Amino acid sequence: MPELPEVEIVKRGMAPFMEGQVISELRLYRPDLRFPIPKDLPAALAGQRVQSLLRRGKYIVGLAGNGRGFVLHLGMSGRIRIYPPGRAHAREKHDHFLIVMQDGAHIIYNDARRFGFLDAAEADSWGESRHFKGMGPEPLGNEFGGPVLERALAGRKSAIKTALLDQSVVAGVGNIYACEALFRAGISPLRPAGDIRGREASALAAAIVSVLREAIDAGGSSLKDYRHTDDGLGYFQHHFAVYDREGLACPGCNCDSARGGGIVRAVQGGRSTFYCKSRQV
DNA sequence: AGTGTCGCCTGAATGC
DNA sequence: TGCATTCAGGCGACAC
Repeated sequence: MPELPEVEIVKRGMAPFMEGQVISELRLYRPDLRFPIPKDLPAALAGQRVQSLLRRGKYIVGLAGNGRGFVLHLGMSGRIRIYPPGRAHAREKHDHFLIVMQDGAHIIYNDARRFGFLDAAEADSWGESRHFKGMGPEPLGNEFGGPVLERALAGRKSAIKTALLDQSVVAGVGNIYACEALFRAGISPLRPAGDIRGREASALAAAIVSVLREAIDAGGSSLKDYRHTDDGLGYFQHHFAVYDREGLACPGCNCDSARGGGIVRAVQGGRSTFYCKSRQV
């Protein structure tokens, strides 16, 4: 389930093969993923040099020299495989499109659940497109911090955990890192979002930044090896303090799971939340 | 505008 | 063993 760190790692893995390189062909194996893929996208990208590859929230954006570009979202199960020039490979189950670079590199999108999507972008206005209009601040950007987060949460009555999943509050945070950041900040996921102010907003903003940065660092260390495997980019081993650790001991305090403490699971908005009742208040 | 619910989709895990 | 059910979840459509 790629969130900001996983998407960042995927983008970093793709960049050396795409940035400054020319796309020979975008080959679609099916006309749609979650949404239809624009019919003119292959023609718009063919023969174009990729000027830049960037990430915004959980999206990857590629911009070409002719002013056109693409937007890629990995959904829940989207993966990218990259084959350097000259390396043979076979099409695999759930491969949905292939980008052939002029130098012979192949970049393949695989997505069992097809919750991901590929869309067209305009280089000079992609930020105003429907995917990005209304998207909240980049948590790893310079402007992000306690005051920005507090403003985004002001007046919201929904639980802070649910609010963090709202991409208009902060971009790129998903279920895993929302849980981890709240744990790190010592804030209960059940608290009303609008109540998180001042010192707590600053602590939460700092926790979001640190948990995302550490995850990127952990993934970055695995990047150097990906060319030697057939594993998709972006799914790396990372240690979580609370996520998917129901019933296990809390790593932040000595609450005893044998006496009803430890990590508990709740459901908010239909999604699992993991937290420590002792440490997160 | 904020909030809550549903559906998309398949594989893994679980239940009988 | 095998078949059926449940669960996972980002996002957009939709209702209120």
